[in-house]
Amino acid sequence: MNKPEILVIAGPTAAGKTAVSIAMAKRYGGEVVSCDSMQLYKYMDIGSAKPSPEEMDGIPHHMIDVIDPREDFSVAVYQEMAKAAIADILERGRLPVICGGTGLYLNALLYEMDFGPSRRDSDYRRNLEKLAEEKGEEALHARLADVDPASAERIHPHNIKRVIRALEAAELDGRPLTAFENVRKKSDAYTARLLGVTWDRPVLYRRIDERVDRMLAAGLKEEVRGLMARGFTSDDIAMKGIGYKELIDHFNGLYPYSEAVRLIKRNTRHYAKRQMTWFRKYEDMVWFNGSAYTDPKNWLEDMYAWADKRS
RNA sequence: GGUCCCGUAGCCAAGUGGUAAGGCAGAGGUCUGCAAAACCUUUAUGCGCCGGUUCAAAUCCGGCCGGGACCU
Repeated sequence: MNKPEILVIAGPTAAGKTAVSIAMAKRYGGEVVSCDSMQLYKYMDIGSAKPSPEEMDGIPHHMIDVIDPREDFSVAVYQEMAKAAIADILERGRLPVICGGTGLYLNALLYEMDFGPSRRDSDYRRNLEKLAEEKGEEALHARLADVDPASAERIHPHNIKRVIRALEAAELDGRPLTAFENVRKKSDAYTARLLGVTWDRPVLYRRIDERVDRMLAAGLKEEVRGLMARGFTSDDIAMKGIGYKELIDHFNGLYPYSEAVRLIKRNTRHYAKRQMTWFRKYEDMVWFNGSAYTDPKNWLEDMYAWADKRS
């Protein structure tokens, strides 16, 4: 039996994934499933570059505005919800168009990744954080070397977050991360076709600068002020998003507005670079570089031509 | 015209005789539960130019060029 197909639109931030995904959904009778760790959050519209209702143009979107910025979230939850959305779309005979830049979340859809049952363990983590603070990260790392030497080998001692997660997996879940090494089995549920959207680096960086300016003109400051008024602070995970953390720091008097803007642009460039590193690993991804086209229409036409094949 | 100060990587910058710290930016990378997060690697055969002193010069001396301050 043939596995159903899904279409994945990936690429660095500000490359134009949103427009492409909506165009694809329109052409092939699809619905968009966002794969973006920030668009999940309610109230964070401008800074997370959520598509507006006008942009969506009637195309149903999933995995946007699904949680409160203060709710606990993780890849595991994303995987469960997004898979359910995909199954639902397929059941209705439509094409799931996965659109997003969050690599880990995308992996959770593309590969058979078993996260096991969900748990609440904030005390455990807090204790380990305290251990790292009091006895040093080396002590924490040494503890990992005891229970899961292979993971200790792979994870740098400075990377406390990862060390803690590995400890948690080994000590609490009883499933050391090492067990998942080299597990790269593609999803049983569907076949994914990967379309990469990108630009030459200097062009991408210019697009990023321009988009940040557009976000600010569109009222990002007011959006952040509104979130602060709702009681969100830089301690909330969702407020660590680019554009949010910098403006919060600015409003708290840490630096002038111009510096906040500079940092937002720079951090977005860094982010785009990391995304490229991640997506380059997808060997089946077919890239469409916008810099190679003088007319954006031809860019989209080429993507259609590619998508038309065996669709 | 005179006196003084400065000139080290794309940017900031340490280094006053023993063979070029560090930060930022840039580039590359890691990745199964906060991932727009967290973390790692990497970047000057050369210190404005020319000459001199010395076993050894970014460091000392002379000249020149460039920038700045003050004086006339």
